Amino acid sequence: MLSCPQFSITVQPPSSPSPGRATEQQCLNLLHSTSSLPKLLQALAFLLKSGLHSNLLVLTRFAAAAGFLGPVATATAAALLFSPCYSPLHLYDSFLLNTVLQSLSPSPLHPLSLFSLMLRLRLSPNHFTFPFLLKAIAALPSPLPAASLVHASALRFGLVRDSFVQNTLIHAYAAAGGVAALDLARKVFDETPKSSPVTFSAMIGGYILSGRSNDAVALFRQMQLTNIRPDDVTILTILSACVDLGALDLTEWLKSYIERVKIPKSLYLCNALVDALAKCGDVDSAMEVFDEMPERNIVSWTSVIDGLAMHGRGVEAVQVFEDMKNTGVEPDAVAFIGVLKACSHGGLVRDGRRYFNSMTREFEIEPRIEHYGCMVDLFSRAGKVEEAMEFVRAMPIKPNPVIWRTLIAACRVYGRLELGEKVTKQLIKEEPLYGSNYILLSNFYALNRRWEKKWEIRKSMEGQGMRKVPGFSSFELNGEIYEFVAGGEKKKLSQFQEIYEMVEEIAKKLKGAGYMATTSEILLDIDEEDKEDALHWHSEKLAIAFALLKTPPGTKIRIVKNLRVCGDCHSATKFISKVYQREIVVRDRSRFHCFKDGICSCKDFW
DNA sequence: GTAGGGTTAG
Repeated sequence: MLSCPQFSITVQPPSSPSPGRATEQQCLNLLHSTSSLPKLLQALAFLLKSGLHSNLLVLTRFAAAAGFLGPVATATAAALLFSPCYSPLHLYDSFLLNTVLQSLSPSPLHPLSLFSLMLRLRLSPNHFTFPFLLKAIAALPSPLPAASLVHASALRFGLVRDSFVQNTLIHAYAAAGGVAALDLARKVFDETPKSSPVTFSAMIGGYILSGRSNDAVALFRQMQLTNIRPDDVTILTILSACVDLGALDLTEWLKSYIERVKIPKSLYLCNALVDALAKCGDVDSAMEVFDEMPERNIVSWTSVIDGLAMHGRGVEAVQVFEDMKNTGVEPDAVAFIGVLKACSHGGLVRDGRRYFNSMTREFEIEPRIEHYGCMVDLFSRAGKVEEAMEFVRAMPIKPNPVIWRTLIAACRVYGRLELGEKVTKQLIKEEPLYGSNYILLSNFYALNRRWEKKWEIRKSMEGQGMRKVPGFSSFELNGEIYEFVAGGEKKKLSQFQEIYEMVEEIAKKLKGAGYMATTSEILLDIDEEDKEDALHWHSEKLAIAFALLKTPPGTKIRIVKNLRVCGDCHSATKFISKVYQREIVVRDRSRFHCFKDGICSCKDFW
């Protein structure tokens, strides 16, 4: 038997039945026209007064109507349906409970409560029950236990081969996230006899939700080998994996696929495409798609603004923001994040300040921590470290670690070592369990040449089993994503020897061209074992070396990184772009860097 | 009466 949380809802008992009773038809008509909670409550009163609360058809219609109106209405319906003072439980059928289940998410009722009621009443769940049930379960905060219980139950009722059940089961496991749940999802997926785009989308979406975009793309490739065609939802889903990975080739393929097989270009799909193109590095193509959209909403505009911002094209982003306002689209909080980011990455301090002030003055949008973060970044990037500090002090909300890290980066770039050290210590006090914070501090020690201090930190981190977030870079070649990690992992790559030699060759050529390692960022206390962590072997350099080897001369190279570009990689890449006559586009944690002829589009502020 | 989906500071 299922165990589950109990629900308790009370309603007033009905007043004595009034003489003039409404007919069933009248009640159904009223429910049919229900479009708001007050109307539903009116219908409820009507229903009670007429003594129709034990009419199964009316109750079912009532539950369905409530489901349209959201959680409060669902709770109201549940109150009537399950209140002890009515309990016409002997009347209930599977259809009614299915209808309630269908309207459950989100709701204060646990789906398993209803399911167990159903079983208690000896009502057989049918092939409608499980999809409804699993959909509601997928919306729970931690769906895994409920999902496996229901999975077992579906098996018992012999309904696990139903494709709707399978798809929702995959979705529910995927929504749970984590290795174990994803394995369970995959198991159901693999056992599905008749897959459809829905099956694939559910599984692909699961990988993406768990941050495994590589697996998502791999599965998408596998799908292409079948005769199941990706549909609009599959495309929308896989596009977010493209964003994650910066997979431009795949994004462009999807764009032409949409045209070729005439996938309906919904607003959502176009928005996702614009966003993916921009975030994968082709903001001009993103703008073309945007220009051709028959209708646009705030998301479409924000995607373009944000895309331009990431490319440092602040002036254009600001122009698009103004165009948006002129078109009559009111900016929202997210659009402001976009335009503030544009100002910060484009060095437009005055505009940024103006937009920030306009949020409250013109649009009555209360700035959130993200907006304050943008302002701190705006001042920091522009080298106005004092102003950034002052801004943080005057903030009405408590600064969070992101804000501190923004300041710390500014202190490092602008050589404010003492201040940087102080702020880093403050950060560590607030976030003592995050390994990378200690690395920040140890870097300040290194910059000050206080090696003992630096080693102390490294040792204590090791003692506590702490690690920094490992840096990695990736490069897309013939639709395949190659990942590079600094240090030990790289040996896994079969072409390692080749890359190793290429890195050496690059180093030689750069030296010849006058490149010197950025000593302020080399933490030169490296001992023998640690050699592989040296700047030479940063994942980004490995990826570039690989790209130079594998692509024809003159073609553009696109690299994606998970961290910010370090100072030395940045200057080395500038040299490489010149020496090898290659345009190199690097997407890092915060923006795009386009290296060409020895110059970077970020103008060395990042 | 049934399934899979979307922009957010570093």
